[in-house]
Amino acid sequence: MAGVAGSNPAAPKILHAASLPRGKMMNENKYSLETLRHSAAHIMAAAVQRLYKDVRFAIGPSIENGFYYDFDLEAAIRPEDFKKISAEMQKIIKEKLPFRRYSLKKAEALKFFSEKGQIYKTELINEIKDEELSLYELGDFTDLCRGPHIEHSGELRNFQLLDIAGAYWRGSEKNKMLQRVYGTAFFTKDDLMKYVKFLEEAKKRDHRVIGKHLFSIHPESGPGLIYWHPDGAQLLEIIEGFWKKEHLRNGYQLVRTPHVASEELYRISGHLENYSEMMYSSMDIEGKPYRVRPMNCPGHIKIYSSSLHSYRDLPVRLAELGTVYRFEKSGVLHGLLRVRGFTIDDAHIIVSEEQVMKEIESVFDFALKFLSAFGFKEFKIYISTRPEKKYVGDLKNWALAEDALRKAVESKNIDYEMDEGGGAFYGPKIDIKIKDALGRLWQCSTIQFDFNLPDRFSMFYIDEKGEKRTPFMIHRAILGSIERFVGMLTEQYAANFPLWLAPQQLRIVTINEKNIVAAEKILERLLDAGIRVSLDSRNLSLNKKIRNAITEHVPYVGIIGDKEADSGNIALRDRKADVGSFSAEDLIKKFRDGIDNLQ
RNA sequence: GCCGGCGUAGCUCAGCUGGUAGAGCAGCGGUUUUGUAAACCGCUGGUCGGGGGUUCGAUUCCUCUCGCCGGCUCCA
Repeated sequence: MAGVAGSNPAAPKILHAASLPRGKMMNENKYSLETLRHSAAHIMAAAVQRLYKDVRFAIGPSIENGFYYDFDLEAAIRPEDFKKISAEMQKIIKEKLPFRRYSLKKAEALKFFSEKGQIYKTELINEIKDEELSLYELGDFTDLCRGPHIEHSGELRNFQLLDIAGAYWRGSEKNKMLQRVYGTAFFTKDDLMKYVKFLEEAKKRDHRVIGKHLFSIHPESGPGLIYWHPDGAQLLEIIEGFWKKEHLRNGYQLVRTPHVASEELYRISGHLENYSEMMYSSMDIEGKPYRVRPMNCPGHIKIYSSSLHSYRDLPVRLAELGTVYRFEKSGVLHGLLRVRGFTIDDAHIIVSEEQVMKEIESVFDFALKFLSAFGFKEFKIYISTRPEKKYVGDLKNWALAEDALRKAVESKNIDYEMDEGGGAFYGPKIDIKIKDALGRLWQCSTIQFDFNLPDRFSMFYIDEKGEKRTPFMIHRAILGSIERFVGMLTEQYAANFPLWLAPQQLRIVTINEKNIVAAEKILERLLDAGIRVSLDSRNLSLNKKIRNAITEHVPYVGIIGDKEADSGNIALRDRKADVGSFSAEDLIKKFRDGIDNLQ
């Protein structure tokens, strides 16, 4: 449907919406929501078959929040066509067509679909091992399908088509691009409306719309490159200041490393070999090739290796808000969430084998505490283990590292999922996803072992016996990319940041000209106290100035009229209403408490 | 990169089947001096993303290109 937005930001993905009926939930009948949605996909396919000529059907599963079906057809389906397709679906629903199951021999099924020219179905059948397989018939639409389904089409009541998109057959960009139509279905009208509302709410919070005052992107300077405006830069300043303070308090040392380096460095690190498709091409500096950095690790390693380290020095924790540049295909760029230049809140921890377990636990702990300071309380954890084939490092180390990751997570009593074989070639990792105010999951933190770089850079420390030993290295980022994190925060709070994060905390407004002098005095006082405050003494109505402050997402407005000019107090209101009158001291204290509570 | 859609003032948007553009907000100038979310009047502002083409004439049609949006693939 044209009016209802296409749901989710491209990346990170919204994995599910909270408080919506999902998964295994049964209705009063015998069906799961998946069954309902999967049946809805069949009904949609049947409608498409009626409306379009020469449709080839690919697959049509139920997904997290609905269903889709992939079609291969000449004519392009456009959002305007949803009305037509929905109407045809309604007809099918009215017809109460039964879903009939047929069991066929593989050869028969092959014959059936190849006669219809359904090449995708025959491809699928050829890969099925069983000799018997099932087809489901719905009117004149018959599909290869394991089932189960609802009894008849009349049981689908509440559905909506949402989006149309291109999708590669079997998800590979080498294959043909098909047309995917997304929709959703629920048991009750109420649930459907709730979901549509959720999509609308998510759209309203889109950081690209609501965060226009924070940043911009300029085509003539290049897509995926962020310009931070005063409010945005102020927000970064606050986040980064908090980040630095907390890192220093937790045993990290801050470092800074160059944004470009000779190719030699990336040859040693293996980036040229393994990561070059993400790197910008080389630039010539006095005949030598240089590269803009895609990662910060080599720089941190150079710092580690420029002095000798005793086992007593470990762990060494080097941290940097390191801006990196990576080539991302134009089609994947998305506001602040997916960009070409971004800042990783990066750290590399060099530890001995004996320290690994404890260190992982404390990093994990630190990450959770850090994120919860920003108002995120719910997390989902993924542990990714060694890939089957492509990996470096010995099995003993992998086992040790994987064990450390698992124990760290288990010690926190948080649910986690294993992603077997999902680790990087250089080591296993923990990813932390956070759940936002709308129940969406976002990937930020990652804690990764690296069995590759210590070796490549011949890193070592001197052990108790005076012998050189290769340390373990852990990469970790808590916020991930600061750009992405700000994007998420903006959506989490709908740009109404809590006091400690608000780029502007207070707007003082005057009622008439006579109050300006008093207001300026108070302004100076509050500025001295470190409050992020500004004064609006323009010749506008009080209401207008309040409205401006609120629409600019300033959390508090301090009003100075004749009464306040006399008493020296400030009449304070938040985004909703009057919250009382305060002396400058009280107000400063209140604001400081607001800040300190969170830190 | 791929499929589809979109691109009109700083912002949000109108502009029917081709006859060189309009509104609200913002900005500027006045009037007004205001008590908790938009005072009033006036004015300025656009080579209709860019190039090429069709046409007597294109914001409107065709084409190329750039960018954006929704997905796919990929990822912090």
